[in-house]
Amino acid sequence: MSQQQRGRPTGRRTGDSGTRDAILDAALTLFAERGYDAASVRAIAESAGVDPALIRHFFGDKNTLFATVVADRTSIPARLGAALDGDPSTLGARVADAYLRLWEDPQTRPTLLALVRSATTSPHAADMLRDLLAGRAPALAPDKAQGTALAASHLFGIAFTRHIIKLPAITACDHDTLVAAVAPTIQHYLTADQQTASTNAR
Amino acid sequence: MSQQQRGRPTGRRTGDSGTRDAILDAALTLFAERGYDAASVRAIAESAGVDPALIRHFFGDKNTLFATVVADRTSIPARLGAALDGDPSTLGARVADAYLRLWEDPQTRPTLLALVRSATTSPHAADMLRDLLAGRAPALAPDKAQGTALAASHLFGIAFTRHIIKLPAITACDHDTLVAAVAPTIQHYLTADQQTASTNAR
DNA sequence: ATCATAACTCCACAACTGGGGAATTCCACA
DNA sequence: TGTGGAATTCCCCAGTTGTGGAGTTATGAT
Repeated sequence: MSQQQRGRPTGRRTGDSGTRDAILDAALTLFAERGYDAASVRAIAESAGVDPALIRHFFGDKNTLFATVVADRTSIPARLGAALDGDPSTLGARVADAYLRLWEDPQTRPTLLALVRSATTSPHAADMLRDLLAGRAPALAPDKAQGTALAASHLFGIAFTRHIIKLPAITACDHDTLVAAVAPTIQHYLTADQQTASTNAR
Repeated sequence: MSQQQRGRPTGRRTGDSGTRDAILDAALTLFAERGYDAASVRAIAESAGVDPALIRHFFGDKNTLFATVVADRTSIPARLGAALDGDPSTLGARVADAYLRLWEDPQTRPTLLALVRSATTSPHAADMLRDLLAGRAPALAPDKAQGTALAASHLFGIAFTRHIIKLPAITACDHDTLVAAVAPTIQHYLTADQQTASTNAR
């Protein structure tokens, strides 16, 4: 019925209007739920209680909106990096715990979901995910790049079957059980000396 | 310029017109490349050199087109199941090889890609993927459901980072290297006796 | 008091989406 | 020789998409 009030709303100072953040929040949620393509600019705007054109006003582009969302709401590399420091003999457990915990944390899970959902169709998002997965680790141990990648693949696969495919046997157990079940393997991949198949001497 | 010829083309008997298969081929490719939503009926039709309405004529629905594609092109469970039989001491290598080979085979890879790309956004596709991943295995060894699921997650993760994310360290090595690197872990997951964390005695 | 600028809304557009209707042409069988 | 059905086309529709333009109101600095 009644038209929305037009023009700049009263009582908001230049920088602090919460709308920009509201948009980022809504975008994060919708990207997570539907992936990049299916999350429409209009739906994000509506969910943020805002005119679609505002998104263009603030971010210009759907792409840069997505990039901003991922960049702004991501403490992820930091948390992963932190797990790498410490006693090498418990490295596997720490990394597995840190990584899988990111997927349990209601604050970081949407970002990861958004990234994964989008990475499957948008090469741009795939790049971001790759950087995130590769992260600091290879730089720290360039000779163990393959082991690191195997560990990352394993953890990623578990997150995927747990939170996207929802494999019953994986969703059944709780976080700690999962970490404990996987930690030895991760430890092995991260610390084994050889680069190829000669590591069978378990 | 000239309009396409209308009506039934000459020289084709009732059942054998190859167009239906052409549509299925094109659909498989596009679903694999773009996922369910992004692969438009029109694009599939064009890629098959066919009017979009023909798709409706043959399959009625985009959904049943997808279902038909996946159902028709799936020797996958059979091939996976076969790997389970044989010498238990080389089970891990056989399963890893069989599974990862499915992703290298140009005949089966598109199906898997289509399934995975679509599963991230469409719950329906996620169901199909789950059934495929769970497969026969848990029925064979109900007490090792978790280990089986961990193995599946690991292999799935590797396929994902290799063929979708394209992690350099994973795409760098060839199929056999990968299988060899992963087989011991798979073997362990598939044959370990315990269901939880007490398996650390490597 | 003036004025650029930031925050915001409405409208429009061109493209594309999945789906359906109707026409046309041919084949197979009675 | 009819006639029914299969294969194929074109046209249409209502909806949604990302984006751009133009207008409106308040803020903050001058």
